[in-house]
Amino acid sequence: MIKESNSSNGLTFAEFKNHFPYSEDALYAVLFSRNKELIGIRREKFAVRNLKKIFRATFKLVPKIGFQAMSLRDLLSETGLSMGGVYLTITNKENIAVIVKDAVTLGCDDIVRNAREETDPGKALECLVKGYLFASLLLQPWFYFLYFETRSLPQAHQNDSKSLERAQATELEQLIRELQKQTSNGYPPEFIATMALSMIQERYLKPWKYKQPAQSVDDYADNCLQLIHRSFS
Amino acid sequence: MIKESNSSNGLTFAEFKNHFPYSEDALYAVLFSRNKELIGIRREKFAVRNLKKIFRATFKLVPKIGFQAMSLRDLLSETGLSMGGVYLTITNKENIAVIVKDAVTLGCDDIVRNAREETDPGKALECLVKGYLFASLLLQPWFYFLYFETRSLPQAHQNDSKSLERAQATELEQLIRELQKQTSNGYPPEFIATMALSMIQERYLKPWKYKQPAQSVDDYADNCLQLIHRSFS
DNA sequence: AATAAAAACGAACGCTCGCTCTTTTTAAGG
DNA sequence: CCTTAAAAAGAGCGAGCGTTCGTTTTTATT
Repeated sequence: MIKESNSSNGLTFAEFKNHFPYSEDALYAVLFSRNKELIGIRREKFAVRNLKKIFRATFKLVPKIGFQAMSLRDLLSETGLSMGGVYLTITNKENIAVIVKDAVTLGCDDIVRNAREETDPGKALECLVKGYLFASLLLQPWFYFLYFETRSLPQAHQNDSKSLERAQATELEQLIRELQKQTSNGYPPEFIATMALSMIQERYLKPWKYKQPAQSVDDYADNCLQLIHRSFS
Repeated sequence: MIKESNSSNGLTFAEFKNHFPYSEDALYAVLFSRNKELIGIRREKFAVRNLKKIFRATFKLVPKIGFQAMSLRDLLSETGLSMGGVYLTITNKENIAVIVKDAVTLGCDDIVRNAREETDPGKALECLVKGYLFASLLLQPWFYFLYFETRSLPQAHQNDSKSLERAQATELEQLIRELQKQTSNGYPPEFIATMALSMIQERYLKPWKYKQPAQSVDDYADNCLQLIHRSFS
């Protein structure tokens, strides 16, 4: 099998992780300042501590039973907080979902911003695919939650969530179209963009398949990129 | 772009649809006889009529608000049935989800059985990919529901649901491995199988993207198969 | 037309839900 | 150490949930 130009090497997951700006506490601090109007607590220190407890508990319970089926009393016993503490933090139950949407939005915007700084379209594509793949793994519970619980959001936020995915697809499609022009031509660009996106989502939607060492994320990323590049010829 | 061996032509969606054994009423009749112990009504005629109302309503409401958030009173006003009528039909709410799982199981088993009758692995692969793609579109609300609402099932049925997906992946993987042996070698077979599966799921999970004429299912199927075959060299 | 079985009805039940609100505890600045 | 504002506590509330069950209506058979 002949190695194609852009495959292998380049940015690794380990490197990406080192430069990733949203460690757990840092993320909660940012979410606190971005969502002050949804959060009753005024001092960052307490807000971060409670948010951490609430979202950890949510991400433990929701994949098993779903967000609607998770009661606030489930959340209390999982977090150790009281009703008053939880309500002071998040104001109401659906704000949990709203804040998750905000976190994912934050992550996605960063990825696109980075990719747009690359002028070479091949590099930009790599940056976008790896950025989305790696970031969605580092923020796996958040991406997973938003995908499965979009229907639990108020309508306006549901629309935001759908736009978010469309924006990613469009971004990919444009780069692929540009790269395709340079060669003969291959598959419809939207088909390849769709493939790339669903391969990325596969990874954060079915975490149990990738828990074991199995295939590393870096190999996975390389295979995806190779598949894309090969589709051009 | 050079046309590959197994691309284009072969079984079309229209042909598949004509031979598909589960028209709406036929499907409910089969589900009735497969799930007699979950269903309180004894005469097929009434069972089919009520099941049809209940599942149509479910598939209208659930994609918007989720299964847990759909109350039985929502279901009553959407179906026009009474509380007694609904409970006589399905015994309890979670049986709606259990019967959906059974319907999807039925569909998947058929596909695998058909594909296994093909001796040529190339033909078998085509049969499996198209069978799964086309069947999951004809039964779209059922497949969609099971994917998003597996967490609403009792544990034993959740396990069934997960096995179902694994079985499809394994079936694909075996064929791909066999076909790969005949050429040099390419990507890991499980990677290609995963790609095929997620491209199929993409179609029934995001129906709004494919409502418009846009790209026909047949072209989509051909592109998928071509991508697979090209990965061998 | 009479009868018995099946299906449909819908008010009522007990329970759990998300949320509020009064009270108590904690934290931080002077 | 006192003060005061922020945070935490948790009993209690009304609404709405899934489910039950005594009754009525429909269906099929004689």
